Amino acid sequence: MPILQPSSLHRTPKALDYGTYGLCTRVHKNARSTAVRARAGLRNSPLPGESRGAGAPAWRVSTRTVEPVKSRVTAQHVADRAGVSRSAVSRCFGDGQVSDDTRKRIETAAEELGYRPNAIARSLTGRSTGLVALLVAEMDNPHVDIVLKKLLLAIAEADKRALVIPETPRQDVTESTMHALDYQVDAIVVVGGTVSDRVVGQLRALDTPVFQFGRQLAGLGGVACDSHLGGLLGGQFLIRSGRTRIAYVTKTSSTDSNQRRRAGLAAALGAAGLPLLEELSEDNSFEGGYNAATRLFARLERPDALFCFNDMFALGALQAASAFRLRVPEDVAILGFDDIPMAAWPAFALSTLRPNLDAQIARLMAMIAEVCDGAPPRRTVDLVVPELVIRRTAC
Amino acid sequence: MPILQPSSLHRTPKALDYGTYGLCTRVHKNARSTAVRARAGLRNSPLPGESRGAGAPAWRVSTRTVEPVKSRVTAQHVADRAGVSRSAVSRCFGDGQVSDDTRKRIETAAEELGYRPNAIARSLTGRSTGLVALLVAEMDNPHVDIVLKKLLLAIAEADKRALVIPETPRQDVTESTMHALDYQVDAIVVVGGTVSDRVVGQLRALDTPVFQFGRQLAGLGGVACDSHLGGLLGGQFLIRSGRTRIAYVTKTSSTDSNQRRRAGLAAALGAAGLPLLEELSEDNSFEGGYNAATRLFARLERPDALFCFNDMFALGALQAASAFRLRVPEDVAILGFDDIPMAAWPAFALSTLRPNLDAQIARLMAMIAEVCDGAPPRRTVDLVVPELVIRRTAC
DNA sequence: CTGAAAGCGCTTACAG
DNA sequence: CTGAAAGCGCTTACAG
Repeated sequence: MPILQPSSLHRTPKALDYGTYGLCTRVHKNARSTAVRARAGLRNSPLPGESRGAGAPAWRVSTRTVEPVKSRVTAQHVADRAGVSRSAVSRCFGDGQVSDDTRKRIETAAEELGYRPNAIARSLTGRSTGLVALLVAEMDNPHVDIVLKKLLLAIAEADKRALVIPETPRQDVTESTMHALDYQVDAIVVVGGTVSDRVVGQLRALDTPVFQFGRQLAGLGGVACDSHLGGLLGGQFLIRSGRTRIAYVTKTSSTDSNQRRRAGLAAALGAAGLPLLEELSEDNSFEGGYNAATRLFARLERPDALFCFNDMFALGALQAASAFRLRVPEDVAILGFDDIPMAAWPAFALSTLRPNLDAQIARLMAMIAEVCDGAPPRRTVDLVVPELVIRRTAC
Repeated sequence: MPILQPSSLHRTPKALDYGTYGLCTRVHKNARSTAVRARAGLRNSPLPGESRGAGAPAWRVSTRTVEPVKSRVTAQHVADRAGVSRSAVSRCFGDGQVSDDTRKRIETAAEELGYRPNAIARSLTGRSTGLVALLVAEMDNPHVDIVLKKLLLAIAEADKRALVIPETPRQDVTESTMHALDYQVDAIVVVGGTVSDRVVGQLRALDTPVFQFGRQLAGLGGVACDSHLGGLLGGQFLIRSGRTRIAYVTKTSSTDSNQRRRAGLAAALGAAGLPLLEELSEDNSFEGGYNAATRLFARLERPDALFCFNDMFALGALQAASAFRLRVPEDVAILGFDDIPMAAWPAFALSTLRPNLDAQIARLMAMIAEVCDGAPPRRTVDLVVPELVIRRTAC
């Protein structure tokens, strides 16, 4: 056995740990209270890692100075040093009542020892874990990237921790969810629209609150952009700008949001007595948008406006227009959805619908806060109104 | 008190829980062993949520059928139902020795009850938590997005869970790290180059293994793209293609990788006896690249090649070239770094250096697996050779 | 306000 | 192989 180093300590077998470092081994449960320890002469015990109690420090086997161990400082260490009970330390770091004097001594001791309550142990007692699971399904969608990023930030700001569980080729979302539940998360957020209804149904049966982000499944609480309204607003805008042959570039995997956007557009067109042209993007990406737009532009009666399911499609369509030497927006207007950062780049200046993510996330965090406070989880979806962002490609 | 529902159960106060549902209240610790329970007539106890033991089911206060409670099934429930001890159940789900017969009965009982070991409780005993903390500093960098996404996938594939801790405006990385440590994570990965050396120094003092991704700080284990080699390869390539006035578009926040890329380029240019032009991007984005390139193109002696710190800069530079009506690559070659997905888009066809992320992540995951197996954490950085991807903008 | 005790759900020597 | 017991680090009624 080489000389023990702080960094190797925490993986040393338990018994050796105690033996080598001479930490007090408990005789029996709860025998480690202040009174008992005081009787044994352990009051105001030294820093963990230093010798404690009577007898030669067994661990000082070499002349090398062993630095104080940084972690594994428990509430008991702090209690010993402050001359109080473990309960007092717990109350001090929790929301219990502690006298000013006690608090001060505990805080000093904790500071000196570098104590931080073990979140894992803390949550075992039935309190919340402070963990929010993010189930992310569409990892290839840049808009989901942004949503994920913003959610991570919001969760950190809310002083919670995000457990991110992606849908992998090997594991579907159901299995992933079960993994999340193993950690007793306070809430689960399903991000991305591709999770199947069957899976969401299973989720709903759990006793952990589940929320959906970006979809509108009945009976499950969450937030979403009002996709129908977005489709309607976009359609009306294109109609007002004089377009008459409006095509919708739709997605292969027919998600909730896609259907709603299309329905909103169809409503606007129907009201104006205009037909709804349509083209399917076989691939959920820039490439797919490019190909779909290419097919549209090759039609005998070319559309004069493309309303794309999302910005990536729209950027692909923009590229296709350029390949056809079509002027945008003169020959063809192109409208996206999502307002990804790229949409604002001067190279594209894409007109689009902005889902107002910050508002959505604020609502979601409020819902999470509610269930953390003990309220039953919401069963309704808050819809957030999207905003029409007019840039160059449609105006 | 309204009728109890499964979904409200887990937030009901503990005592009420037991009382209302008639679950066995422990008389004293460890008195709940099979033998004791058998004596009390509790062997092969029913599903949790159903009545257990003798006496009228106290919870059946309404005619409404209460469905079996889905969670809060503990090892004890399974043990009772299978007629074995809690230890046996633990061994069955851990890596202990169990006879075939016992295993079968436990698995059946677990299946029927929907039991899953509580990861939180499990990790308290000193085993690993299965949690890997990802400290993400540069949340605005699309390349970091991709790294994060790939890391999430890799961690899930390795059957671990990712605790993502972003650097927020409110919390710096040190504080975030402390939060991560509260959860006893198995390892911490610092993603992104902007974490200050001071902070990384503090991290190193912890007893939780820390790895760096994408930077090369001495003494701290991790993986990174060989930025110096990348700079050298890119420089040599531009020189071979006949460029003589080569400019480096550099970053304001002077990270490790930036300095190394620049040094590699400088080495290549020095060997060829060529000068190193330089321009600073004030903003770490497309916009910044655009502006820096604009200043370069406005110089009296315009550079004939731009080597950009990253692809975003290069895309901005591309846009600037178009604004100056410069032909790419005839008038000016543009070379990026990172090979973000957009670089491959036909609209850009950006030549760039690909960091070989998959190789980096595979190495990192191997390092993490090592420390999970009890090995001391590596203190060296594995460098992965970047690959020159030649598309249209430099060839 | 404070401490002793019991408990959270698990694992792991220990002794058969 | 198996069970009884002790323990992980915390919290929370309970009784002063």
